Amino acid sequence: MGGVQRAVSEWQKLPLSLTELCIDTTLRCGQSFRWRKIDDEWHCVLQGCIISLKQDAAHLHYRAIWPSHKQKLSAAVAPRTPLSLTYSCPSPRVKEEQDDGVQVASASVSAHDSDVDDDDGTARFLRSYFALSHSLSAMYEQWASSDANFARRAPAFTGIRILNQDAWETLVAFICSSNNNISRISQMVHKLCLHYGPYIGTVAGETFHDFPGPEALAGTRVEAHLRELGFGYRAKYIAETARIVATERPAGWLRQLRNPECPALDALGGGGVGDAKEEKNAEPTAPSYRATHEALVELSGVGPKVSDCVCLMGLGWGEAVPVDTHVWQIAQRDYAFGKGGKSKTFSKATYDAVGDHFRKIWGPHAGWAQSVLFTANLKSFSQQASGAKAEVSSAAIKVEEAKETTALAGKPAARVTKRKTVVTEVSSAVVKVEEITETTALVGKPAARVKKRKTVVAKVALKLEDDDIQVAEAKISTLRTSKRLRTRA
DNA sequence: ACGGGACCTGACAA
DNA sequence: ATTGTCAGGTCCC
Repeated sequence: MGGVQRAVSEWQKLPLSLTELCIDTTLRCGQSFRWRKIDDEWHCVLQGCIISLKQDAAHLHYRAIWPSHKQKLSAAVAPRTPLSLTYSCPSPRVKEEQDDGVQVASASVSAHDSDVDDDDGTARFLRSYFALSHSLSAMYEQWASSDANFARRAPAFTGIRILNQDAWETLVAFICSSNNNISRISQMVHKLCLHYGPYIGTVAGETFHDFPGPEALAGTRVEAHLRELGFGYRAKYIAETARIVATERPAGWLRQLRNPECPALDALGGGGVGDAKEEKNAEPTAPSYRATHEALVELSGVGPKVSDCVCLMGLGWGEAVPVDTHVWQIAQRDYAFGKGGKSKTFSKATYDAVGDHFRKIWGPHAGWAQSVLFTANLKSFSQQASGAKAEVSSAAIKVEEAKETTALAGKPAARVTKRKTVVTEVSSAVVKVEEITETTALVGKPAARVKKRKTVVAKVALKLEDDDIQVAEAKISTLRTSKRLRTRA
């Protein structure tokens, strides 16, 4: 540790249960589109640092990797105007090779790291990013107690939190999300970082860039370039919104739209990084969810749904309920929406009605609860639902067996029954349960015994219906009944 | 105000 | 293989 300054911190850990936070779900359920999982570790650039995470049952393990010129990077949002369409990695940078295959962009000017040991800063940042001050299990209980449907769906999807993300990044990411799928949204957000964001470092051979600021995306050629990159009609929205935010709104405009009860993301460097240059503009309107929602809708490509996503995940308004196709489906299927003659089709009035309903039954963090049901409804997570339910189902079968065995045990030991259950997954929706029973009967004289072996195979098909597992078939067939075997001692 | 299309693209199922 | 549908919607008429 002598000569070369390292910008990679050691792994640290934060005590945290999986019911309070499950990163495997939270980082994949369509809130952030930027986290990448490599060999059981999650990585993402936040505030100019590469944050790495892994989790076990008791702890969230984390480490931060930052370039020594991080201060400069986080302050320099502006000077990124791509002149070349194929601009990607700024090459003329010194890279420091680390032991574990980690490279970090390093400005040759300062070979001096400020805060390698400052991991409290990272911990504070993570508590803020994951909004850990709220007890998630307590909130789940509250939502479940006031809503039977939530109580039914949520047990298979614990640990889903709303991330406290950067507002600008959230805004752009969800402009990309319109009429789109998570896979492609992630690709698009990645392209934005790659082509317009500053290079931060390399982990396991993969390069990591930060998310570009509004100024970087406000150029006149951005729209055409983004179209070439496959953004489709969203290219115009992004360029327009970037221009508006960069030039037609006061500095710190987005920050002023935050929920005051949910403080802004803590600075990673332990303070001093954020430029406290705004805040002087007198904003007479008291910040509120409604006002924030209206202000965002003014932007290009931002309708009510995208606005609510930014309110919820980027600005700390927990009551914001983004109503998308999934939530609309849920509202119709589980909350009797669209049944009455009025709101059969989906209108703005319907949108507001759905949100109001969920705010009414779930309370001030309705958006958090929405995220749980949304995730449970995602196709990419349906296997998790069926898998969990199959487990529950097979557990129930085993309980039945145990009861039977207990009943037998009470009798004088005329026979001994041994049972075994084999559960095999046929598909994501169908599970085969084989029950093998061996009965050994003891008859006659002590010396002689009759052994009767019977094998019963029970096939239980579990069908996925409305995302709900039901036992569609419980057929018991005797495959083989062996003859009596007479043995002698 | 309300209803209906168009809109880029790519993955995935018939 | 081609075609159709769907994906965390928004804009415009």
